[in-house]
Amino acid sequence: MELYEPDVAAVPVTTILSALGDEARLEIVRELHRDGERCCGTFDLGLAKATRSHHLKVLREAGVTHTRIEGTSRYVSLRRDELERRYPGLLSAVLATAPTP
Amino acid sequence: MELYEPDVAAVPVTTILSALGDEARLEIVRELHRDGERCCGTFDLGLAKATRSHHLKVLREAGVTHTRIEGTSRYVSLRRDELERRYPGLLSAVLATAPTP
DNA sequence: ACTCATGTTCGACAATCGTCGAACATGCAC
DNA sequence: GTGCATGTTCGACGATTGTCGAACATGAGT
Repeated sequence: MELYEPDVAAVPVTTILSALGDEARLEIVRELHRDGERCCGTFDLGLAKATRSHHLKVLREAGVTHTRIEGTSRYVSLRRDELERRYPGLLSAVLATAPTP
Repeated sequence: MELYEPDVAAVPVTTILSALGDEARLEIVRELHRDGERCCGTFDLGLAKATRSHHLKVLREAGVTHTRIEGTSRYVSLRRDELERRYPGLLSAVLATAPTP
């Protein structure tokens, strides 16, 4: 079985920005940036399974993440290169860590 | 009279991304990027005045734009330097022009 | 086969968002 | 003053979104 993952260049930039503009989803992206590939279940966001699944779907359909299926688990990772090629600097800007009081 | 404009560093990045993640608002940002300062009424987005006013407020309160009052008109501009200092490369990445279907 | 673990999908719900017309505020010009 | 132009604010409305529990699907292990 295959999961739908759009071509990054075909996704409106507003869709990507909206996907990143949610606290839960951005936290997922931060952890993916820090850890690389992660199994779905390892995201502890204080949300129900259904909600987490929804957020991962939004990120995937925005072209932000790639999902690899292995058994009953799904491994998620950032589509760094493709994002960087289409929107150079976007990811690093969004992930810019700084004194956020 | 003064308009509330937050410190960019105090605005959650998700707020900025959500503000940019709307087609009408991003179009405003694009035109500001191209033209520099613009008078509110010069944005022809095919929307009602009230809606345009709402979008400009969202952008302003997200720290994206600055508004200067002159008579009954308001002149809007991008807060480029402050955004660049807090999120280097964000604006140019978002405005990356390319085949956006 | 049965069970367990991992996720997704299906309603449903409340909250937020984008949109509008109408009313209001403010400053300029006559 | 009276008008006029520029914008904002105030409900209101429908659409979208984030959230959840329950049901479902799938694969691994016993």
